[in-house]
Amino acid sequence: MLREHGIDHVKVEPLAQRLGVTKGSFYWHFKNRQDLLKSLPEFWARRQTDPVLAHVQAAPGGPIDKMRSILEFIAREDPDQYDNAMRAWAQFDPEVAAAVAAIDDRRMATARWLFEEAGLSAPDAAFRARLWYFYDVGEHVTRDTPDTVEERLERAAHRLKLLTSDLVSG
Amino acid sequence: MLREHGIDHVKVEPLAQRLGVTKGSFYWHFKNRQDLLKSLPEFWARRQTDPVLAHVQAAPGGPIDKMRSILEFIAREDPDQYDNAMRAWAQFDPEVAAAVAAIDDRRMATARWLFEEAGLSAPDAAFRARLWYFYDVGEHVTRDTPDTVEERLERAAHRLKLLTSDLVSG
DNA sequence: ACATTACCATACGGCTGCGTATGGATGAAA
DNA sequence: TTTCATCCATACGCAGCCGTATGGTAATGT
Repeated sequence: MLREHGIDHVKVEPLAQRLGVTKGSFYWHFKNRQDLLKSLPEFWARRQTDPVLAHVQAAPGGPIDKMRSILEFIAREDPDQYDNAMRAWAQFDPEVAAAVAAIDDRRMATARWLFEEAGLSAPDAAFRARLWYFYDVGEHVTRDTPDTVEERLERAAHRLKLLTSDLVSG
Repeated sequence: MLREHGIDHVKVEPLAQRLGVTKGSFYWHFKNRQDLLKSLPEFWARRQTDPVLAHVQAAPGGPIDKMRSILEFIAREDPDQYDNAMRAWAQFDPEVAAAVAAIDDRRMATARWLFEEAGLSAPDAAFRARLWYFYDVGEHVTRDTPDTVEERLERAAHRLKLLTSDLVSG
């Protein structure tokens, strides 16, 4: 419901109907609607960003290799499912905005770290990380992601080259 | 209402109350709620992107100068007001998504044109334009825009340098 | 066999919002 | 002055959704 129609359509009666139960059941598992909504951001974080950040830590090689690895990892994944819905929600709920901002920070900190490892100064790395990460966000939010894995990989290669060609290992 | 709470809170009765009138008045000016919603995308386009694209056409100098001009124009503006709400809406409404995509296309086509003018091949310019434009989108949607004009101008300069340093006029 | 726990259905009251029907009120035109 | 168009208020029926109260069923422990 969140992904397909937005947070305002996460309602208990339609939800119960979609699950083939009644809302009497819902109120057994959750205190109320708000209680359900509060559980969503954490669910999202564990499912959507923890795996990626774990992957980059485990990737072999130098920072550029790690970048390539993370890009290919993302390119092979199915296009985003939750990020857009969470961002849409975050626009109108400060608490959710904070949760999303925390995720953005974690992701961008990783990118920052990689660019510093690649030899950039702290401020330069910070900006380059923004450029790096915002490309992801932009592609998702404008739904400009190519449909085939091949095209996504090609774009990833292009992106890596453009963002690292002036660095030592690039 | 759209900006502050999202499209699902654009309801006729709360809206009428906020305006100090009754809904009897609303149904004089609009056929129904859907009729109001349909008018919003066009309102947004005229107000939010037409001025920027007109500005870049009128800017003097070469493509790099035009880029600098547009960045400074945006930096001096107040941070975005409608884009985020429209994108949040577009996530869940195909018609709105099409309208937003059309705006994205117009903006990105302008960027593409500038990079081609600066000497890039069509595919290179297309990618560079994405990198350019998605930075905007990312900054908006993550609410990472600095509060002061000075900081925004500084970031703009940094961004221009990074995205054009390998071009002839850069 | 009985009681307890876990899980779900039914039924209710209340609120909010949509759309329509109808009735003013005001100003311009004839 | 009468008529008509414009703009807004009032009042109604209807539907969707929330949260609670209450009852039912199946499994489990004693």
